[in-house]
Amino acid sequence: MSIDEVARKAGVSTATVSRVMNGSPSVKASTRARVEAVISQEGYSANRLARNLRTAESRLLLTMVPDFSNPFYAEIVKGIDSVARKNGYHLLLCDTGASLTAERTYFDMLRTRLADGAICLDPDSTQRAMASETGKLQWVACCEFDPKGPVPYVGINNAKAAQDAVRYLVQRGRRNIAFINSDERFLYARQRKDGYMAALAQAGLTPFEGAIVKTEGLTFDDGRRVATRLLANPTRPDAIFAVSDTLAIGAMQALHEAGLRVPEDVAVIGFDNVPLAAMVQPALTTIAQPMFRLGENAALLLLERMRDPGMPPVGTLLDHELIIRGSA
Amino acid sequence: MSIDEVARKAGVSTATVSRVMNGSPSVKASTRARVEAVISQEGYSANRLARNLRTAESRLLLTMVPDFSNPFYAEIVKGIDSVARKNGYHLLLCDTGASLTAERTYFDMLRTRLADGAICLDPDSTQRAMASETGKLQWVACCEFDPKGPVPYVGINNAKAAQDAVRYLVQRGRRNIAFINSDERFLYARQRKDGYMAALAQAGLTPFEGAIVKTEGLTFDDGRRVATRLLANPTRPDAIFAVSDTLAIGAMQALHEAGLRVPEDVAVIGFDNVPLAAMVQPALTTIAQPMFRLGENAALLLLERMRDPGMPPVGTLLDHELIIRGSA
DNA sequence: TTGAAAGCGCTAACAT
DNA sequence: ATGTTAGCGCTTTCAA
Repeated sequence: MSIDEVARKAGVSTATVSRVMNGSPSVKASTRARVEAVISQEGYSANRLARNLRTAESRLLLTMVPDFSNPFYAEIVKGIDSVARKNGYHLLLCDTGASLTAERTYFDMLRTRLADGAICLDPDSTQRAMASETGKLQWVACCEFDPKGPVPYVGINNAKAAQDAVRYLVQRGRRNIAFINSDERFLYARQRKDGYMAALAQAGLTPFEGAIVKTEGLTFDDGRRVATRLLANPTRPDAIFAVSDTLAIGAMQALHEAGLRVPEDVAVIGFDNVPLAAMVQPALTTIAQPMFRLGENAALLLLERMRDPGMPPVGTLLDHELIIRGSA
Repeated sequence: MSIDEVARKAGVSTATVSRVMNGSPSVKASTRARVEAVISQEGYSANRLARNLRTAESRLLLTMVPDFSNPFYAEIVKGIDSVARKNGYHLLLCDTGASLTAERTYFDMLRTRLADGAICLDPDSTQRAMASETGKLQWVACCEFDPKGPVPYVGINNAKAAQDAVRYLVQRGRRNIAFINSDERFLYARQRKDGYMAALAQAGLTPFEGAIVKTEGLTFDDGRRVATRLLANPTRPDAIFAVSDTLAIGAMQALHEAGLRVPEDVAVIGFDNVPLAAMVQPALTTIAQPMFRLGENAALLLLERMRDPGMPPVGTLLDHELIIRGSA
């Protein structure tokens, strides 16, 4: 059933039906009623494929995340979805696995006009590659970004957050503070490392031999594996700061297996404050990121850009918070 | 830049450009080369809004989940996404919050042809309401379904799975087995309750007074709260079976707070086998659902239906598995 | 307040 | 092997 058929049945032109559908004020009440009657009786709803072509917009927002089974990203996506919906948009969700080729493919949705705009949560390193190719397509970065690039962003101050975490550890008397980092393709990994170093330096400390370890992924097993390795070190850490909660909890598991107590023997701090952090024993001390608001702000920022593409690109940093629980 | 412009620059007709873009074999190699040169040089990519209208398909799959920050659903969505992508489709992801009105709104995307098909993970009760309104639109159900309805589905045998869990508890000598259920709008909740009852009956047992409790949600706090209430009972349970891992872990927390040991005093079994289950202390014994494969199968089923709408609706049940860890 | 008609950018049937 | 052309179903000028 098409608009023409509705028009015919209501005895009006397609233009009038269109006006009714789009709430144009210039339709006589009686005409509107007649058209609406036909619409509801026939169960008509406009073909969006046609409308999209005509209006040159899809009202779809592309959202690219490295891994949407990571609860951290899931919560951000919820924030994005929330403002998208309120503004009549829907999400085209893409799991890129942080791969540049995947990202390039997905970006084509912007280029081909299937999406009106995009939000990218992929590593800043892959973003940089995209930024040069995107022309005047509208997109914003979330969590990962290039501070000096032309793409608007919202994130947090990772360096300061990490510094807060490590400073807290120092204040509690810890001296041998290990650092579990992940993939340094991510800006957050590099920045948090900076924060870790800065906090130590500020306390007149240097990382002990082998204090800094890296994982490929962000899983529990990654954390456990790397912490086990850490414990084989001549110097035993009296604290561990990990760049993600899951990693930290994996480390706690390794500690447990080694017969070490948390926090008595080794204090542990994570990052993100995903729900998981409150569920373990002892509950995890961590840096909370405002995940939902990060998503909301990114979506708001994108919508603004789409409305006014001329706007100079802005970068916003949201506040983090140290959540003190049992592990440190 | 449009197809006409490319055609003009390459000195061919739009039809030929279209043929090149779509890999038609009937284009002379030299012509193709010329067209491709212009395409890559101009960075042209076809407007999908126009193509969608013309071909009457969007190659978008609507995916409706009650809550995509629930890792259980997230993993299923990954399965869906995996087969969708392999077949040239992308996901329109909608978080319905299990609400019927939200679902209705999202379903409009099918009706208006923005999506070519849909996969629904919402409660069977809301699905039933939809089934009557959908006409010949293509959609399939995943996890939640109406066994006798006209909608194809893939899921697991929840009753049998629950029965397996409870039978195991009985075999280990537990007699006062409590059951933490969630929202009974969900088929899985009702079916797992049936399985729980069946296992008890089979062992000649009846639930003790107050053995069956319900939660509204599926969170850690819900589980903790309800387990605390459970422990205030005259009869203390010696085992708890919860319909979700998060609920079970919340219950373990309540047990811990009450000074009870898991599994010595109270054994605990969860459901789903989300990553979380392996991260807690003691690790959670649980029923594993093949989440990723559930998603894959649902997507495959949908694609099949879209190809051949005449096919009689089929229902597939995938295998579950009892994963024995430390908690029971 | 309404209608006629152009046209969004593509694909595909048909003609050559 | 290639071109011509109709038309997908809408929205939106323009005219009445």
